[in-house]
Amino acid sequence: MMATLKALAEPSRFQIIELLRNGPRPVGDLVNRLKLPQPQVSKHLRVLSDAGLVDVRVDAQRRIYELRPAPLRELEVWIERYRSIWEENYQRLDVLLEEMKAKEGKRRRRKR
Amino acid sequence: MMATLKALAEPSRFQIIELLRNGPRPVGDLVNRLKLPQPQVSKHLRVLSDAGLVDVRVDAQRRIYELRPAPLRELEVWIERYRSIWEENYQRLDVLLEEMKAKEGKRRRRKR
DNA sequence: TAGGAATATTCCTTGACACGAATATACGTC
DNA sequence: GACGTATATTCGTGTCAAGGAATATTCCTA
Repeated sequence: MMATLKALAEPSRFQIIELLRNGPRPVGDLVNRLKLPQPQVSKHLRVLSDAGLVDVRVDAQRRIYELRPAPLRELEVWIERYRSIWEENYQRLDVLLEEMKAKEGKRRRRKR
Repeated sequence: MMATLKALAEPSRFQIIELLRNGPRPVGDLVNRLKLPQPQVSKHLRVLSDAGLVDVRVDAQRRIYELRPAPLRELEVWIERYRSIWEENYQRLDVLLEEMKAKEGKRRRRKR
């Protein structure tokens, strides 16, 4: 879970995952779309692989990377447990709207 | 979204979020449960706040921190878009099981 | 088997960030 | 107004991870 989050919390890797949502792709294809140097992409793929987020299939010189759904499923299951929170809050939407008006813009306060 | 992931991808902060799932808590309460030095907790709370994951309510000297559902909802919506992936795979569960047997333990390969 | 294509790995440098310790701020009470 | 409580901020330090450049590995083909 933490591994999944750490792996996703990086823009390039997040983008790779998004690209792989449309199906498996060889590294070169990812390099073209990401406009990143190839070694960089390979390193990110290594991290994603270590986190179990992708799988590799060898095809001659090429490596085809493929999404592995399990970790994302785990993440979804985790978030599901928070569903009650926002459902509860939606029931008092009126209250929330009031609070929003009052607190708007006060979340990021940097005194001084 | 990236801010949410980065904020969650840290064990202590993740734990704070989990604690806040049971309802709002003052900082001192979090300090007790996390067994972390108070300044550390405050700093993590600042990060969570900047990411929009929590809200603060002032109560005299105490600050009551509360979960903000919106970012988690966003995250869930994002993951939802991957649902087709694993549903599709579940349909060929037999294939997956074969592949698992073949690939088991080969994901983390460190040559040398 | 030499050469080229596709990908991975290493080394190095730099920046971000978590931590600890110390200090600052705000509020309530006597 | 002095003090205690609750919380936030600053500063310095060490660690880790991302980026760049160069190189290594693997496999295909002529």
